[in-house]
Amino acid sequence: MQIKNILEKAISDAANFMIENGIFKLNENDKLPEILLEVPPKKEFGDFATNFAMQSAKIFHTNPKKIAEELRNKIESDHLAMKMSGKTEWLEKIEIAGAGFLNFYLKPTVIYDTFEKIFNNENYGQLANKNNEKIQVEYVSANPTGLLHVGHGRGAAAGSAIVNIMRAAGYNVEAEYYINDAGNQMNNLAKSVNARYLEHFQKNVEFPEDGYHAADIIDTTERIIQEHGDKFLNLSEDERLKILGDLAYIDKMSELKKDLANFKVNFDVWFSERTLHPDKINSAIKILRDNGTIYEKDGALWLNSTKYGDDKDRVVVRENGEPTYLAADIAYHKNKFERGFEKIINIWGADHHGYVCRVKAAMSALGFDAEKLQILFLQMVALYRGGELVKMSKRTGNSITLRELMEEVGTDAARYFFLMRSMESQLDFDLDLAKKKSADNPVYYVQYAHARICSIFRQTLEMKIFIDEKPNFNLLTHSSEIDLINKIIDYEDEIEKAAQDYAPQKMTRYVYELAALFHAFYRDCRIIGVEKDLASARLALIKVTAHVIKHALNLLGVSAPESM
RNA sequence: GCGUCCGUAGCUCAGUUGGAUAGAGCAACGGCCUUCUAAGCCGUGGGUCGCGUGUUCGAGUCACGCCGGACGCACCA
Repeated sequence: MQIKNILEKAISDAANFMIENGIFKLNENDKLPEILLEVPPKKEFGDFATNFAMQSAKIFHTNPKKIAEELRNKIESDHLAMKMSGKTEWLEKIEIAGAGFLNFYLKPTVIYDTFEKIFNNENYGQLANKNNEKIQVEYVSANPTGLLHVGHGRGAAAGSAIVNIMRAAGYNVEAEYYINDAGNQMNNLAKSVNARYLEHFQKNVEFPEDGYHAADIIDTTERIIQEHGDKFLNLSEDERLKILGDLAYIDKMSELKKDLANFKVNFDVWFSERTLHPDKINSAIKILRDNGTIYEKDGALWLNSTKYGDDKDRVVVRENGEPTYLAADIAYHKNKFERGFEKIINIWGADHHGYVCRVKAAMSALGFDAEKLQILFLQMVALYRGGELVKMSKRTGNSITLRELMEEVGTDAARYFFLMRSMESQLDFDLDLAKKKSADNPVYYVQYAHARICSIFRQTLEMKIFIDEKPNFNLLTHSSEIDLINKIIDYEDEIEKAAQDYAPQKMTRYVYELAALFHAFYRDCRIIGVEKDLASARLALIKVTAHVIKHALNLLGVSAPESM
């Protein structure tokens, strides 16, 4: 933010002055600490604060309060000189507090100037492009063998929100879905559908041991029968398995894409595991065999991952010649690196954490910088209904699917709830609460703020109260107005932080706090019935507020209704 | 047994590279609608930040050790 830049420069100028004039001594190897400006926890501590004096106490060998005093004097005299030379002043005062905090109190005009720029920026919340480095985020990547369940839902919400937030922060992000369409689970899908198919026509069949029991397999089978009837009955078992497997795969993928689209989740690339078999897998294995990372033992091929800190070596190709999942994953990640991403982010369920070491080991062994691969973990979701834990299991078919969740609580509430907590916390999802269309439900609280603003605009439009071309923001002096303005000024920093930490819950929190400040403003400051210039300035303020609420909700994939 | 994550108010959770008197929501209690949506606002009570030791000007935050919970530890994915 612009204000921060002014402050940072003032502080670093002052610090450098101290060093150049020998007031503080800096040893050869010492470096000035980063100047960190934060909005203090309490209003009494000013508009911005820095702990710079405390941080630099060590290298200056001086106590923090003394440093703080010197800095304050220098910054104030610099500011005075600036003022005398006719430049606009920005500093009200600096106070030293606590163990050596510098608390800055700014001239209100600085805030108004900044806010005016925001008001005139239709794209506020979209930061400038960082550079052209491509970043990939891969998430969900559920097997196309059943419906998405709530755990996938959390991953889908988190991944899509992270992608949205990173794009808003100016990163060049590509969202990818890895389709596990090879291997055992696809055979099991074929066998399961085959069994249901024969069952449908009253053939006596035993349901496969590793089959998928869930009801959606029957749905898939019924759709296939509706289109193709009984014409596969007379095929040989192998032929029937093949064709039913293919048809089921197509059906499952289309169901999956439908659910994700309904959940406001979109991918740029759908990457099929099949494209890795067998050539890309074989060539990756060959490289690793040639450089000694893969060796043969007991008729199988093993990755020497213990060399990279793993508990044990891992099988890459089974005794029977079939590659393991890891083999495909090595080829897949090799492919990712070859596509030139500067950063590769995977979002995995926490139950896969044991997998990181071996994949990174393989990437290092292939000569890639494994640091570029970053794996984010998503802890488990526990559903509660009526205070009771709802167990979920894809195998038995007793799971709650994402589809059911969307139907039960709505997309907005589902996404918002998934994004309220940090990813590494286990999530207790209270279905009853999410379903409530009441104030207990935080998603409505935020949406209501937006709807309220829209309602005001509907009425002011009718009453011909408009926003002036150049509203006089100096009129916004009420503390509720100042608080709201400050929060809005903070927005792009919040996006930056949320993007850097891959932390959508920061955005959720921000938009909630923004809504709370708007509701307080609504209580204190009327628009209809006040003097014209003030009404105009306030309308401008809530226009920007609505823009930011909508923008932030958008990043979360939650709608911003105009009336509720 | 080993590994990853978590442990903060009665409940669900925030807590910004270590910083000021640890914060929200829900639940409880008490107020506020003839004025832009009360799906809102204001107030009150509520804490051994799991326990212990260490690192330092300063620890909810970092390190180590315990205790408790979730998840993982396949030639499954």
